[in-house]
Amino acid sequence: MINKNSPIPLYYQLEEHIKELIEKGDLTPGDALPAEREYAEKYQISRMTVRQAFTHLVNEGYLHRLQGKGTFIAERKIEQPLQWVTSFTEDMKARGLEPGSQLIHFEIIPAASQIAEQLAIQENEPVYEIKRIRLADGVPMALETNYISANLIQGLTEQIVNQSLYAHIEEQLNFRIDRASQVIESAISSQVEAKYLKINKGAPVMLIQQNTYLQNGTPVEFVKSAYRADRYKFMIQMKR
Amino acid sequence: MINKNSPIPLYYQLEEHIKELIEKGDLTPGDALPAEREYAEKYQISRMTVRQAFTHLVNEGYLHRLQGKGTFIAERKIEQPLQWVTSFTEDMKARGLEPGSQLIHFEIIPAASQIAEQLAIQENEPVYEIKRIRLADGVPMALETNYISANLIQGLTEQIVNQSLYAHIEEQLNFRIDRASQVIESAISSQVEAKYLKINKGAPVMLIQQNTYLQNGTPVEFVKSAYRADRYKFMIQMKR
DNA sequence: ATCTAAAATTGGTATAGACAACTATACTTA
DNA sequence: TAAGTATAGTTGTCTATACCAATTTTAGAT
Repeated sequence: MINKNSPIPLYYQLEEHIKELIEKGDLTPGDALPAEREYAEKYQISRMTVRQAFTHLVNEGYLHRLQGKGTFIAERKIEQPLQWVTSFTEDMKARGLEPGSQLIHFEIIPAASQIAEQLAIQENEPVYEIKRIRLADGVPMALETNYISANLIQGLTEQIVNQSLYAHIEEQLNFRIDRASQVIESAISSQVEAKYLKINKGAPVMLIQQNTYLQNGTPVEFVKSAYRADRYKFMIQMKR
Repeated sequence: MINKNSPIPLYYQLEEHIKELIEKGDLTPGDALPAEREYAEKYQISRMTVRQAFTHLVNEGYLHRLQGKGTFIAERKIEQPLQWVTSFTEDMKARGLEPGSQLIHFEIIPAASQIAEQLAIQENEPVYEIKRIRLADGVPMALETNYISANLIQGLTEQIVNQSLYAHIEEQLNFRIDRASQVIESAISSQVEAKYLKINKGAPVMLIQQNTYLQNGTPVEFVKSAYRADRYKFMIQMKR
């Protein structure tokens, strides 16, 4: 399992070995790993070397340690989902709700100044404007408007939007979405929002603006959403 | 700079020291740090201990290493990791506003069921209830109520709270705050909130609940805040 | 002045051992 | 029975040392 004559560092060999055990299912979340000293003894390597491997796996989220108790396989479920929740669909699924969508309109318009700025394009360049009611278990949850540069993402259709916009951008166009930023604020619903969300005008809503970027920093999408405050809470986990 | 008699781990002291140098601007992106062996010599600690500090800062994105060349301050790209914005004070400073605080009350009360649940203690166990108006450039920004187990964090005083609660917990009590989760929702201000925030009853507010945990998973603090929607936006960056 | 080889410097890997902090369990004692 | 105590096992911190690998600097030869 561990080859001392290999040029591959021992700590790395051990890392790969443990990852394999996890992926094969020999170790499942919650299981305790053998103690550091046990590994050191078993493979005749130093405990510090074992620790180096463990530490790296902890940083990558595979393991977590409890002083005095042991080292355990991490629950991937709780830590992961909140990291990348830029898609309404995934967000709802993670909450155990059935996501739905109702297209209000889909057209190409000249970019207004605010939109152009967010997408880093010139004013009046063509952009897709896609407005949808987002449903959770069939009930209106949010009113969402996407803006996407028509020059950057070409050939978008209603059908693609109804399936998976992100998958199309990443797989068909071979772009890689890398990061997103969100600005969240609280407000009172407008007439339009109230109508689509089936709430009273003046009821509280949560406004979320999202910018999505490719790996090279190019803005790929700008989204404005209004969520029903009575049905939606935004959740985020931070770790240092 | 490095205190060998302190209960705070040496590597952690060094980490904080280096972070400070970066934040003060003594070290700027691209600068080379003194070599590991130099730090070890200077502070009379082992090189491995210096490496432990460096490694952690590399993982957090503060530094990057190049074998044979040195260790450098990382470029603060847009892709800086999820920021650790659990403190009102730091949040406001990052926004270029002057944070202030006005203590409304500070007392030890028996934990109500909701509070007990969040702090993972028994109902009616003693908890500190600390209610403050948070100011930004002198104007009310939020009404914040902290709940902290009095059995876990002992000897809290008004003075400590007015200075830095987190610093006290970490440095004096040698606890390590490790992660936090926040739940954000939109609502209409209550009578009490309106009064303290100097807004009209019924004006929109953003409610933020925060749980803070130690490294071993123990809940250390539960905070309920009501932010003025007309003055506060919540911002978050995500990267994958 | 230029090239080359050696030395110095830097981070990377690895060892062996010590003690501290924490947890769980078995045992003792009041 | 309940509470305290001893003990063994775990991860956490830290030291001192050694050698390897990549890079830069220096000294020397041409």
